[in-house]
Amino acid sequence: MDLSRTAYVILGMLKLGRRTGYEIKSLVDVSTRFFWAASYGQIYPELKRLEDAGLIRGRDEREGARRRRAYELTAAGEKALHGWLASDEPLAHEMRDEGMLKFFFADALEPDEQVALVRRLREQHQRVVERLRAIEPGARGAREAHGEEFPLLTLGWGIAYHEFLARWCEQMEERLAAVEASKKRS
Amino acid sequence: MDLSRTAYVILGMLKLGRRTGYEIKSLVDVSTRFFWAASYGQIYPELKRLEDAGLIRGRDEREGARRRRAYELTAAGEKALHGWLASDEPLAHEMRDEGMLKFFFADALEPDEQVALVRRLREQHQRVVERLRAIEPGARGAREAHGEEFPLLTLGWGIAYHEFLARWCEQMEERLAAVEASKKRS
DNA sequence: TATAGCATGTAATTAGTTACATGATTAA
DNA sequence: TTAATCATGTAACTAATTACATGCTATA
Repeated sequence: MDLSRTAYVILGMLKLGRRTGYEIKSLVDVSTRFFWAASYGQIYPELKRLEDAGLIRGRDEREGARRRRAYELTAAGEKALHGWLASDEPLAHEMRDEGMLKFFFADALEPDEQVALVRRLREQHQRVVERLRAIEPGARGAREAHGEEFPLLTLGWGIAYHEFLARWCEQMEERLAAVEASKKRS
Repeated sequence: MDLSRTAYVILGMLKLGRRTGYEIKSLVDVSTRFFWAASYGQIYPELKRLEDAGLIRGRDEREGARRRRAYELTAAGEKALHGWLASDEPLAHEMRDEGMLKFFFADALEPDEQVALVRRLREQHQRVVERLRAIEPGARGAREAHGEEFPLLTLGWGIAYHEFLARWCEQMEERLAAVEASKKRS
């Protein structure tokens, strides 16, 4: 059976102990979101499909009058998750980076506009670094509480990743500023 | 008027002197593909829309019996391209990285499977580096011929980017291998 | 008492890929 | 002569986002 990647996100989040669609979405938004996003429009229909396929089991839990449907992995779901994690199919890696797209075409810009573009790109990456650092204490706490190592390692990767890109921008800014200055002199 | 990013890819490629849908697709596949892909299914309909909107101008050129439609930017198209390049709207940055998604959930894997996952991720990034290095001479030649600096700078970015990710994987491999070894000892 | 958060869900839309159909030209 | 390349295009499909609708509960 072939599942969508988003199905595996759900399976994985249930393995980490999240139960409702809402909780899954909340956790996605502070974790996998940065390399695999998911919206309610995917999560709720997918939960239904996974239950029909017998990979998860849902139960209505009523807290007073508020309905909520809590899910857990079945043995089959656990197996499907592990099968995907361990499979050696090529790993999808796509990105859509508008900043680099503009940079590619930046010969059509004036020198000062080129510098401004790279500066904005750098600032964006720096803002992501800040957001990720803000998540860090919570992630560290979750590790202490449940013993999972990899979510925190992944967060470290995210911080290093955006710091690397910000640093690249910084160097490019200096380089372009030097070119701009030498052109003005001549 | 709001255009799709893919529309700007086309405008930008025409600015670089590409003329037919086929040529645009060929260039995309060795350049922006790594941070902004585009398929025939997008390119040909978009060429039609851009022509209807007056941003590009197409002319049928017959080489013998082979039909081909060559496009060039109009003044309005040039302006639209520059407007997008210089605008300070937030820059879209999305990615879908299955390797890191698996890594995030890798607590569910055995130590040897964890190492294998990161090794495969590293190998994939290294293969991309090789492919990009293979493109380099052509890109260097294009710069000499037409004077564009930024496509080559972007290629440098791509190489540095995948090298960084490969290096991160390498370090993680060592770390995980050390953990695995210490667990076996105990 | 009002706002933020918890909770579920769908309809409409947008973006993009894949696969296919067609046919000419060039180089091995 | 055959395979690769040049060239155009569309139909079907898949993935995913956005916006909306609904209603409960806890907190300031």
